[in-house]
Amino acid sequence: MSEQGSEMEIVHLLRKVTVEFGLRQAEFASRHGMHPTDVRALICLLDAERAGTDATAGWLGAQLGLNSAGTTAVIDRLERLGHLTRGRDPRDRRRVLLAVDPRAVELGWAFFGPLIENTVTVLRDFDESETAAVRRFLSAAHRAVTAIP
Amino acid sequence: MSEQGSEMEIVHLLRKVTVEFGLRQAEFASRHGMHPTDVRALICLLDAERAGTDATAGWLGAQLGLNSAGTTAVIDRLERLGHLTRGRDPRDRRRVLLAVDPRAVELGWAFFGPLIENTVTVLRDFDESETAAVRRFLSAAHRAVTAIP
DNA sequence: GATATTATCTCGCCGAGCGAGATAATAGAG
DNA sequence: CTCTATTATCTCGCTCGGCGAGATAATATC
Repeated sequence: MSEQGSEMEIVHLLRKVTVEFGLRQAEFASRHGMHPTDVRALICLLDAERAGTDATAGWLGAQLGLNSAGTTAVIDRLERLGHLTRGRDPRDRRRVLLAVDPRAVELGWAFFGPLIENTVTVLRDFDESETAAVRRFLSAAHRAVTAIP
Repeated sequence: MSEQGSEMEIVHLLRKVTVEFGLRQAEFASRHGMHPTDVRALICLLDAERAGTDATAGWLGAQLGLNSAGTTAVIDRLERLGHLTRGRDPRDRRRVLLAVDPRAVELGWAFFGPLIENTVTVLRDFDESETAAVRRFLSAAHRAVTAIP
């Protein structure tokens, strides 16, 4: 508990960023008639797309920590808003493959783009070792937060 | 949209940390019979304590983006669990001052302590300019995320 | 072909959070 | 010093996200 040194300051800073980012997501959500969970769902789906992974309903539910009923509800909402399309997997026709609509992506960029731009801009002034330090720190934080105790 | 360079990689890394951290909070919450909002409330209250700010009901609601009804509900839940005590402000007796119970703090440390330790440990190997870089990056990210468009 | 397994969906319920309005304390105008 | 406006919090009724349980449909196993 003894707050010693600037290390804790950095941790607090990181935590503040995560909290504030969560609020931004919520703001984006309500501004577009969605709920925070829906936004997190879209983010997961875009990550899957980028990684080339198949995004099924069950997979999405697991990512979001929802049960099947809740997962269906999220997908229903996103489909109703046109941000998403369901499609049966031809290989395994029990599975539902999810595809994000390009317009949903644009919507996200309109909101988060400037925010990302600002963050990226700072990095341009960083030299090699500085960006490496940031990357190293974030990787460590990610590992620390992902580890399952 | 043109994902160029390692800058975007860092942004994605940061986002992953925030998302994963959110899931940890949710896990901590359900493990102690709380909801994510309740945990965020406790975090806000501890931040206020650390900063020496008076934590009133209204202030908390603003931090969490809740309206007054929801704020009252959060405080009720936390009070019922014994994580919190209400007290009237003697200076302005309309205001309700909130105080976090020390045992709630311990509870949080038992869960998040190791996680924080791991993160801090990495920083110990960083030299002056590297920690400065991390701090500068996170400050920028915080500003970017806090700016109200 | 009968059965077990897997992936998703439907139904009924609980409770978090909202809007509207009540209550209580303080601040200001005259 | 009283009457009114303002501020801080709380109460009530409601909506809807998410859960548990169970239904349905497609696939895998024997």
